[in-house]
Amino acid sequence: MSTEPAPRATARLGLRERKKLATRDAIGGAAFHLAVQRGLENITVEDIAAAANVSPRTFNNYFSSKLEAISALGIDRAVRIGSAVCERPAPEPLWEAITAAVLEHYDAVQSPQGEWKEGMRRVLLSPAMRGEYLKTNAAMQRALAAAIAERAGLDPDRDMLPVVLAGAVNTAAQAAIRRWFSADPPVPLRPLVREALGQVARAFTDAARAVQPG
Amino acid sequence: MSTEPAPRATARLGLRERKKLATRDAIGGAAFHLAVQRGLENITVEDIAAAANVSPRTFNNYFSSKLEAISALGIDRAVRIGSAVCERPAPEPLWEAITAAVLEHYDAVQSPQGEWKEGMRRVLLSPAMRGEYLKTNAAMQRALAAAIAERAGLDPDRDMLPVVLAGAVNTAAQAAIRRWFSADPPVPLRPLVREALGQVARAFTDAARAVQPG
DNA sequence: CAGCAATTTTGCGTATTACGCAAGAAAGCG
DNA sequence: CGCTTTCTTGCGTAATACGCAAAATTGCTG
Repeated sequence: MSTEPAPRATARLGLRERKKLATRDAIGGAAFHLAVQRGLENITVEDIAAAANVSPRTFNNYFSSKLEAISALGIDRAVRIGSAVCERPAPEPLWEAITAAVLEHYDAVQSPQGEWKEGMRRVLLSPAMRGEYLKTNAAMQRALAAAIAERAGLDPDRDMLPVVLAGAVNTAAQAAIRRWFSADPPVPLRPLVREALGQVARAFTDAARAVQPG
Repeated sequence: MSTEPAPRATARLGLRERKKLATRDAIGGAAFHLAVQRGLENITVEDIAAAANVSPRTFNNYFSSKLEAISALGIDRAVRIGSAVCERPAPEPLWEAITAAVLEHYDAVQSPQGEWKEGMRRVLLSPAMRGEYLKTNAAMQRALAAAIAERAGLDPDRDMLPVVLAGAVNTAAQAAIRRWFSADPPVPLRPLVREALGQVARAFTDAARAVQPG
């Protein structure tokens, strides 16, 4: 354990830890790639390990299951979205910052089309992945809540606003993704996310009314 | 498939289906009981099957994993909470109906104390259970959202209000449960839930403000 | 740069698991 | 009572998760 204040990014990590991060990425990437390509049922831990150039045993040092490995990239991105909110310019209003941070991180996902997108859908929305998928959502929600709390200077244990807001954003993102997956003909993801966030924002107004008895 | 309008409760089901429900309950109950008593690591599918008087193979006809079986009761309760909201007196305001329905269903959980409660905590909050635990939450959220949509006469696909509201309620419930588990000395659950719901309601007012750019 | 301590990778062994398949038991219908 | 449908069970198998200890690798220190 170094006594340093733990830098944000991958900067200034011992070679050891950087390599470890790299292997994690390699395994996660291979897992996701293979799963999308061949389907969940047609890959084994052995396959993934081979594709990532590690032994099967090492695979299980990093992930405790095939499904966990597949969602590793998603988890990482979820965490990044959180810090993205923090790193938005300070004067920017909270909701704008959130919107921008979220939109930013879903731009990369616009490209997958046709066969690849269908593969993603089959993997991510498969019943077997549901547990891990929800973990990813939860990770994003936590990261968002932490970021919001920090930005708004609130105590996450006292004030429910961060968690509630994060939950709503997450809900919006999920709705957008669902729509994107089932859009026929295909449409770009970004506008769907923007639209969903807008709907959630409007829903808050109604919710505030619904919650007030008077 | 009968052509009847599918009655709500267990009433008027063929003996076959009632028995199936009973076995499901038996297995789920045994699984939960054993898990809380002995700990997740110290029970096998075989143990659970034995405790429920079925063969191990039958176990897997009902549940695809030990963890799924353990959370079966929770899932069932989640669904019941949903219908409880629907069955509240129609003139009751939405938020009151939700509060009442949720409180009602957590009354039974007040009793566990000491060793048993600690067992529950270890099982439910264990990393291994996290996926299934989130599934349970998701089930409750879906049930709530459906109920809210029905009660408010909204289309769940168009209007985000139901899902957002349901998510917030779920968040509140989870917060309450977490606090209940870690309360020392122990406190009853019900007030915690009520308090958390109140906090969420207040958070909505703030959220509505935070979301409005003007 | 050589050697040493810490960490990571790997192979092996094993208990467990999930599920296809087909035979046997039970339920419900006429 | 006999027939059909559905559920239960046993068997076999591929896959998995993880403890353990040996081997390889890393990074520091003299």
